[in-house]
Amino acid sequence: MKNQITSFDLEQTLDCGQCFRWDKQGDGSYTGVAFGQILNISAENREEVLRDQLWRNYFDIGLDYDEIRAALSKEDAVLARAADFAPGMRILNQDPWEALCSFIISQNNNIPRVKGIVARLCTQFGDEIGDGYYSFPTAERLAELKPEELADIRSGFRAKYICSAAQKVASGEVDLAYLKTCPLTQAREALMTIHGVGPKVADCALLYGLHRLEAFPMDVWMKRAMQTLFPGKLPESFGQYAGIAQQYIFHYSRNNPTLFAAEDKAG
DNA sequence: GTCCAGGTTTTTA
DNA sequence: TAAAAACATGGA
Repeated sequence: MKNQITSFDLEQTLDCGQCFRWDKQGDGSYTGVAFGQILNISAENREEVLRDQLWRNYFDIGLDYDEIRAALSKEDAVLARAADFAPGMRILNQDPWEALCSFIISQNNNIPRVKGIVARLCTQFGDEIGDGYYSFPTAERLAELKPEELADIRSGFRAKYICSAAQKVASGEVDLAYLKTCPLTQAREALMTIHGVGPKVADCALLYGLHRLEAFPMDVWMKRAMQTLFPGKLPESFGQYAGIAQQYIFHYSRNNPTLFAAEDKAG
C-alpha cells in the first residue's frame, strides 16, 4: 500500500471534460458538489480530504494509475505522449444518474453551456445543501416533470431526453446499478433505449458514471484523433483500460489543436 | 448574420 | 440503407 497518492492532479482530473460541477477558485482550489456533499479541495488539503472514504472512492484512489499509465505507454508511443501530457488525470466515480443526465445535456453543446444548464437544473430541482449549493436532482424528482417544466434551465431540445431518461431510471426499466456489472454491450444497449441516448452518450455514461473503464466514447475530437494519431487502430486494442486511454487522448487532442493543422489544411 | 458546440432523431432520396 | 437536415441555445 502506497502512503503517497500519485498520479493525481486536480486540474487535469476536474477540468478534462468528464464532469460539470467543479469550479476553479481564485486560489487554485476546486469547489464542487458530489453525492450531495460540498467540497473544496486543493493541493494543500487533499491529503486530509482523501481520508474520507466518500472522496477516496470519488477520486478513484484505489486504482493504481501509475501502473495503468505505464502499461498503456508501453503499448503505444503516441499514447505515451498523450498520457504524459496529463499524467495526473483520473476517471472519477461519479453518480451514475448524474453522469447519464449530464452527458445527455452535452450533446451538440459546448462545455461551458453544459455547466450552466446543469447548474440551473440543480438549483431548480435539487435540494439546497447549504451556502447556495444544491445536490443533483434525483431521477425520481425529474421523472415527475414534463419537458415544458424544464424550460427555465434552457436545455433546448434536450429537455424531452432528460425526461425520458429520468422516467426509465426512476421506474427501474433502466437499472443503473445492474449496468455496473452486466456485460458491456448489454449495458450499452439498455442505455440506448432511452430517447436521446445514442452510442456516444451511452459510452460516456458507462465510463464516467458506471466506471466501466473499457468503454471508449467516440466524439468528434476522438474520431479526428484516432484518424490522425492512431491510423488503423481500434479502441478495443487499448484493452481493459481503453476508457482511460480515451481520456488521455481526448485531453491531449483538445489542448494541442496544432496536431490537426495539416489535416485542416488538406480539408 | 453565420458558424459551431464531447450527438441523436427525423426526414429525405 | 445512407446521407442530410432539424433540433434550442448562446458565445465567438
